[in-house]
Order: sequence, then structure tokens, then C-alpha cells
Amino acid sequence: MHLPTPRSGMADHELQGFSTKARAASELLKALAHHTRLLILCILAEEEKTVGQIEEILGMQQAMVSQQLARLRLEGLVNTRREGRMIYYSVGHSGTVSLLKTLFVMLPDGIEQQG
Amino acid sequence: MHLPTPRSGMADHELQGFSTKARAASELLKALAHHTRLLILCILAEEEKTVGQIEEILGMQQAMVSQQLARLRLEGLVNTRREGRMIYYSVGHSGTVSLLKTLFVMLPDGIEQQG
DNA sequence: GAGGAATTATCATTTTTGATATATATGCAA
DNA sequence: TTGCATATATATCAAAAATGATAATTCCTC
Repeated sequence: MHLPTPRSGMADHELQGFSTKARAASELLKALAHHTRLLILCILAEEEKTVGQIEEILGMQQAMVSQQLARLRLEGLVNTRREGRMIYYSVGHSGTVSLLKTLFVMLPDGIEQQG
Repeated sequence: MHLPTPRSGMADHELQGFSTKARAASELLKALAHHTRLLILCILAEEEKTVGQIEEILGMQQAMVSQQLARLRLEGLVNTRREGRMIYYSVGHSGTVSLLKTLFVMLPDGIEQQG
């Protein structure tokens, strides 16, 4: 795989194509760029979960979790499966997990912080 | 590498630790989540460039490019090297390129790789 | 060394976008 | 119907983008 890399003197339409790709990629990243959504994806990377289970694990309010899930759904980052009145969420794209692993490795090593 | 995955019944301080990591990771993602910054990183992934070269390649205004570079610098995503009055930028973290490659493969353009 | 041009960085402002909280609505099951 | 699980709407507040103006640094010439 090679990156969409603009170059000097490149034809306009080609540069535009790369710009379009970059926009799409940035939308994906924006959907990922939220601490709650990242935690949710880490949870789902292990096993599918219902909204209620995620609420319980994170200790967050229902609307908050549901809103973040909606955002992830919008970008196809999660899949859903209904079972009775519960809805199971799972990771929707294998690349997501690879990306998260790379991401967390990039972080500066765990310095203790105040909480 | 394993992801910081909250679990049911986990001790508060441990959950907090994961939350802190997720916050740091989301900051990194926010710095990446911009189409111009992505294009800049793709350009730099090939070879170091001066600000002026990046302006010329992207056909963008100086202030715009410089501000986006400042943002990337802030997160350590790029390095700088001065030579005369020009400043050369390069990718600051090898993980960045891996992440970008994974990211661009995830785009709808590459549907054949989903699953 | 003073003045000017080239290169890059920062500031100030306006406009957009995103986060969070609360309230309300929908869908399913007993 | 009632009650539970999930989704969406809305209001408020904070952060980020875009752009135009200005500042700092370096090099060159006199």
C-alpha cells in the first residue's frame, strides 16, 4: 500500500483526488478521536457487547454511550445485531483494531498523572 | 501489544488509567484528523520538505501550512531542522506512517480489504 | 552594522464544528 | 397497558478552522 502523496507539478485533478481521500480519512479519524469512543472500541475489540453492558463497564450515562455509538455507526466503525430489546455492538472493520494497536504504541510511556 | 480494555467490575483506579490513556490517544488522533495535516504527513513520509515546498505542492496559503505544521509539532508528529532561513520538516514518529497506511486502507475505496 | 527581501511563525477575528447534559421518543416484550 | 433498552432532539458551552495582518529570523548588499 502506498499513501496518497501529492507531489510538485502534479496535475490538478490528481491532487484533488488525494485531497478527497484525505478528507475521507480525516472523517474516520474524527470519529475515532474521542476518549469515550476509543474505550468503547477497545471493549468491543475483545467481544461484542450490548449498550447496557458498555454503560456498566464505563460507568457512564445511557444517552452518552448511545450518542457515541451513533457516531461510530455513522462511520461504519461498529456493527449492530438486535436480540430482543437489546442491541449488540461489535467492531465493524478489522483495520480499526490494527489502527488502535499502532496508536497506543505511539503514546509516550505511562507517566503517572493526577486524577 | 494489548489495548487498554475496561472490563466489568474493574477497580476504579485501573479504569481511570485506561481513561487517561484513551485521552492521550484521542489527542494524537485529533492532531491527525485534518485533511491538510494528513496530506502534509503523506508528503513528509516520502522525504523531508521545507514549508515553502509544502505550500507549493499543496497550493495553499503560507499561514495555513505553517499553522498546521505547528499543530503537528505540538504533538511530536513532525521534526524540524533549520538550514539557513529555511526549515525542513520530517515525520517525527515511525508509528505515524504505519498508522496512515492502515487508515487509508480502511477507506471505502479499498472495499476489497474489508472484513 | 543598517536596510531590505525571503522564509517561517504567530496573532486576532469570525465562523464552524464538536462535546455534554437533559429531555423526550421509539421499539420490543411481558 | 407497563416497563425496559436504546435512540434521537435540543440547548448550552467550548474548541477548532480559515483568513488576513503582523512579527521574528536569517541572509544579502551596501
